[in-house]
Amino acid sequence: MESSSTLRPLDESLLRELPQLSLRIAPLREPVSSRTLSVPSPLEPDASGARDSNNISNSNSNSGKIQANAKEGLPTVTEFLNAARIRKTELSADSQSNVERPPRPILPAFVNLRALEKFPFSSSFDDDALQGPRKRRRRDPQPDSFSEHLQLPIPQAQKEQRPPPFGPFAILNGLNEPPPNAALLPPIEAGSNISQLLNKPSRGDAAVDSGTSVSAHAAISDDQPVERRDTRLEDILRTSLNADGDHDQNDNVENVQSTNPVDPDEIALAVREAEKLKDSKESPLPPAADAPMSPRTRGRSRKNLRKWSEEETTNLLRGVIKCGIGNWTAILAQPELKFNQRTASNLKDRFRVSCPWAYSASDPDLAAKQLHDTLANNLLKASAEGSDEPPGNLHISHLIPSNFEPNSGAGSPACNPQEPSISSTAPDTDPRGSTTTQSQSASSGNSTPALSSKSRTTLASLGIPEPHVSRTKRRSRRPFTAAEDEALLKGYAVHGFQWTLIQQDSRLNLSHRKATDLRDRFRTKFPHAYRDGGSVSGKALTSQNQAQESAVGTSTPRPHAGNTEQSPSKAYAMTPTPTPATTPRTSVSRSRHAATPSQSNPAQIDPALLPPPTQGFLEHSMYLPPAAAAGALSFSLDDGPGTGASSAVETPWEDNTLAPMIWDELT
DNA sequence: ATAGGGTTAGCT
DNA sequence: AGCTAACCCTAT
Repeated sequence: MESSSTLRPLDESLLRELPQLSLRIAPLREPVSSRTLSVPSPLEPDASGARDSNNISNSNSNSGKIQANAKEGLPTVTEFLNAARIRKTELSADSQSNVERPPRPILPAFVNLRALEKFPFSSSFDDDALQGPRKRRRRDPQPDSFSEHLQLPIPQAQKEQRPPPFGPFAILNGLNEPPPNAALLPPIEAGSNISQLLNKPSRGDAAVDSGTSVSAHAAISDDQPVERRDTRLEDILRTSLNADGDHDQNDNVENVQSTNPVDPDEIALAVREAEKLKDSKESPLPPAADAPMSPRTRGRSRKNLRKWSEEETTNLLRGVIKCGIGNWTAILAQPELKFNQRTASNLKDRFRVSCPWAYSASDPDLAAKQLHDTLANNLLKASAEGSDEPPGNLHISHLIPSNFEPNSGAGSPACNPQEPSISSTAPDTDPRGSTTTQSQSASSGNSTPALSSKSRTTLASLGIPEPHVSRTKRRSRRPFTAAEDEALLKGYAVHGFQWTLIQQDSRLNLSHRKATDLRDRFRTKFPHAYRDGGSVSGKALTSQNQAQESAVGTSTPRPHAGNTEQSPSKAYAMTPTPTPATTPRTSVSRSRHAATPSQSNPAQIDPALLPPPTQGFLEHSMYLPPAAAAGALSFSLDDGPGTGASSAVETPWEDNTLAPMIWDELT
């Protein structure tokens, strides 16, 4: 194919000119190609042909390829070993400081090689990696200068830049990797809070600087800010690959946003305030663009307090009646309702204070109805009394439904404590969904009188519409449980970012959540992994587990960890250790793997998943191609049930952290 | 179907 | 008032 032909010149030149370099570096960024190029060629006369065939087979037929490997492929084992040794020695030479940890490639083994294979050009991967894991920058119209620097010869390929969905494989890599070079790691200061680093990237980074006490943490060093490290690594890689590294990579690190001294938001804020002075409160609704839609915007340090006026409050109530409780933004958007630079959140908070009975009502619709009726009654009464007071001046205190009894939840229907308890299982059915809402006000013991049609007309004239019948059907919040998180992690391990698959995986029992819910949860819970597409920081889960240990306790998630060497295990190292930090450092885990037949780990991991025999799990989960496992290459990555023979092989592999499955992976 | 990002509930 | 996390919408 074209792609191969295009690449070849480059690769070959590398081989010729920088054989060592290729060995050392190539695996990092182009694990596959490096293998296919550097390894086989020397051994196989018709390397070129073999290579092509490999590529083809990779993308196309599994069986064919496997067999090929079985025969010719055998060399791969030795080749790998050789390559691994070479690399090891070289690397160790490079990174003297890290004797303990074998130098580790960045995108080694556990990277989603399969995915990589699909890409004709490794550059696509690189590019992606450099720019950030996924299409996060979608809206960032920055031209990718990177390709320019590289002068990639592959225009056509460009279109398919999108990396294949990160599979579990890629993801599993992670934390385990010791830095190739100590220099790559950001300095760890004493006391740095690892968990913070892991869980809260943005903050964590900040925390790093202030931290203290490292000591025991050589062990944990691999748990370090993966983000940074990776960036650094990539940085270095890039420089090594192409002399001219662009500097934009740093831009990709979006850690320190909040701490930026010169916060642009400050400016925006200033502008807004200036405008505020101009417009005063009289101004029509601030252009949506004007007001920060999301309170998230940083740099609002000096927010001024704006007391709620009666009018505002009344407007709020009207808005609630019109748009429904909870539709704060909709209320804000009502042209006829003026607010003083309020945000949706402000409305919510105000309403909560003003009409707690309604806000906390189990049935928002009913509450809205009551609110409506009450307001209407007050208005009517007021008008009947000849009060000129415009509706706007009503006191909210008047709006408390007569039947509302703050202290005794009994009386007011609106005050039901959380009644229904949304059966935890009923997923999609919206508890408050279709319920009643219609003739509620009239029915039951509501003292709130139903309004006559006449009254309604009157109300309408007063600007009070019929209550919004149903509040947007927003599902009630259901916090994720530890078990769910665990299942999510497992699902992630197995299916990667394919949330729907996770959701549908019966083994995981997450069907009651929506795929997006799962994704959201993962996104918030494991931001690192989500953003970097990499490992799940064990800590995240750990911390969580700690919170709810009892619940989950036993099954520490560690998906397949064991099976493939360290990487996954580490990646998921979450918890592994009942003994937290204590654990001996990385080497331990490493050694441990080597020592223990891989089996042990997997065993603990999957039980939950295994039940359903689907071989899928192992198969997916790991990298061991059936053929390989069955065949000559018994690396015992995971299954290698302690086969003695394998152990010998295994150790070297582990040390090298080469992914045994590199080639087979592709099955 | 997923990613990205906005909105809202709940808590402090 | 501020924050986090669950929920939602929409572009891709």
